Amino acid sequence: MGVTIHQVAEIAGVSTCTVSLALRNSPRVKERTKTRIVAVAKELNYRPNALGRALSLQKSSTIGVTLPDISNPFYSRITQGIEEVTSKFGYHVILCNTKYDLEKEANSVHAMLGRKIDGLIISPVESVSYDYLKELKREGIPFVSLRRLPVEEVDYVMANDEEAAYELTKHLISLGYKRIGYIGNTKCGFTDHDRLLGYRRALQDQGLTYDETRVVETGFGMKDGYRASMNLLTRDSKPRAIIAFSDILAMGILLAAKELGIKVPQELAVVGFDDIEFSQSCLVPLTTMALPKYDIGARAAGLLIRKIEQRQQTDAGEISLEEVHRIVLKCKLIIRESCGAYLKIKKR
Amino acid sequence: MGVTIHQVAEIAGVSTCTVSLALRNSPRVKERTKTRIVAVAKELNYRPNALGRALSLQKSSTIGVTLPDISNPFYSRITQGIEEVTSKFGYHVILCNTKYDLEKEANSVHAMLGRKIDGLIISPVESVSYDYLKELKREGIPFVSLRRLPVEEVDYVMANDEEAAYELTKHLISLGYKRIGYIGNTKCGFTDHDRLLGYRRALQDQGLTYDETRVVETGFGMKDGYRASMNLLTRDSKPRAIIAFSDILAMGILLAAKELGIKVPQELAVVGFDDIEFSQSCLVPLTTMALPKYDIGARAAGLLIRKIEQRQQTDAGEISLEEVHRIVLKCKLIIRESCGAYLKIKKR
DNA sequence: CTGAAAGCGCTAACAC
DNA sequence: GTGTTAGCGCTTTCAG
Repeated sequence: MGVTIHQVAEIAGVSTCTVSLALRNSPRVKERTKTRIVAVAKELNYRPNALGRALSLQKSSTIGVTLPDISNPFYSRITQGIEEVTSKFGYHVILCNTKYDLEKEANSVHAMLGRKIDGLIISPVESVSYDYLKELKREGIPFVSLRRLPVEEVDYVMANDEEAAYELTKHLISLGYKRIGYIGNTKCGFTDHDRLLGYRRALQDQGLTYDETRVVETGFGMKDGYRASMNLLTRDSKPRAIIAFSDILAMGILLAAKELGIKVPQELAVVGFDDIEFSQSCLVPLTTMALPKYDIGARAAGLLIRKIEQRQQTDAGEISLEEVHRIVLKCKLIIRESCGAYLKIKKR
Repeated sequence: MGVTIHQVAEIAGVSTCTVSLALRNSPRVKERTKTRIVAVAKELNYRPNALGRALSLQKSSTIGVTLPDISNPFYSRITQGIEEVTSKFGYHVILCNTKYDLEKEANSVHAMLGRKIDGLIISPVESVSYDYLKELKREGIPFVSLRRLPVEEVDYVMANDEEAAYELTKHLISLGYKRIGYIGNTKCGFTDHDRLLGYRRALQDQGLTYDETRVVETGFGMKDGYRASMNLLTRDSKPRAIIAFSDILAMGILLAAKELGIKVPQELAVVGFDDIEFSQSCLVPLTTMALPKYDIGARAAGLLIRKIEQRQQTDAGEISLEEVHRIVLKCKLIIRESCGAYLKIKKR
């Protein structure tokens, strides 16, 4: 159907080999024939078949990216970081949504492997085994996780979740809140776990007791935040402040509070993580721990590409003593209205 | 590196051909050898190389999707619709972000063609020529646009923008507003154009004069909405209501109004298009014209796949008299707080 | 019911 | 400088 290298070769009166070289601007072919070939190729509207190329080269110049949900602005921002650097290095990206579903995740990974991706960036859903990741390791496919994992020797790029949660909690405590709840997202494995740890450590460091009845684990959507906070806010001893695992969950809390006639931040402080764009323009602009989303993506992509290309060097068969790369990035507290900090300042 | 069909064949003691057939469960191969082959394949963890397959079959089972910005929840919802149906029919999706940039768009399309996508779904950015779309037509690549275009015989799936804008405007007029502004997005070609037409027609039908100084064209981001409305709202005769091309622009308006101390909806009504998830939880929950985002994606994908597969039938060389498909879907008005409808009701 | 051989489009040794 | 040849992994006639 399409025009192939053969037709270009024939019309230009050379061999396919020469065309191939000429179009990649090899010094091995004379300038004059090169320009002729380029002209013919353009004339015919020739577009090299990436499939054939990949098959021959044993390299697709494609990396796979597997995320829970690209429609979540948090992940789409990460994706931007990834695309920025992959495209700079001449790689393409195949995206997969797992919808926080373990089976879908495994399927996606397998599908991508079948398409001969050169490497993979993955934000794995909580799982007991992480089997397919072990499989990746065994098969020597370079990959980078966006989460810390209970699997040995996995490279990852992530935020310092424990520390960030610690600071966020401390911020609330410093504003005078004592009954502080936490709404987490079970699907997010260690990320949630680490934040919970930071939250707990901050409470204890500041002489407050950790009360596990004030912790509720839920899903990832706004509705989940709504439901979980409804649970928390309709009790006798309801929290005076709530930390949400994400801004999206926090927005769900805002919705619930509104419905219950609870004023934020006057009667309830709400804070989240992520700092997605909409956090500035939601019902009550959110105080949030901003994650370096773009950088997470960019660094992960950079690391992955480095791994891919160094593997191609070491192709001799010797397995290089692989070092494990762990990149942990800092977060930044963004103070807006929902935590009540501005209220306190006014009062004084 | 990976395990190939040859190794499976060798170990199972058959030819590659038989393996190929067996794994696709052809009746041409005996049950017993079939099970043996399947066992070996599983044992070796064999995964067919999609590249080889595509090359041989002249069909990649991949469709390209080119959108301005996947981090925009509007487009990510469309993407969900697309993925739902493509995966049902065994197609994969390659996504490209054009960032509303014409050159990037053209490049993406070419890159995808090089990867031998079987078809393309595209939401084209405003352009004078739409050259590469004509190219697609010429080369016979099936594609579906998500916008009406000034190019002949292009299949598309879209919302009834003119009608929807008409209704939305009428809604505002029915609430008693007279000075109604419009903030548009130039990048969106006919979509913006059609909505402007509907807006205008509604004004005139209701006996109001169309005042072009109340129309300002801008970009697609929240900041653009902010800036454009700042312009509109700091004039002597500022509008009493504003229609934004999208909810994201509308959120920018809310931000500007807040900064200016203008109360929404008491002093300014704001409405948008799209109904993204965050529209319910933004500063003032938005009244908006909900687009059937998911359906747009799903229908586009369905149409495209039909085109792809019927083209494969007609492969004999005869060009079937192609009919042009134009699918126009209805929108739905979602009334929340930002238009002030509830205020009016309370007053009565 | 199974195998041999050719070919999809491209690249890379190795000749000339 | 350029061409020949083989091969990447898979499918598919066409024979057996």
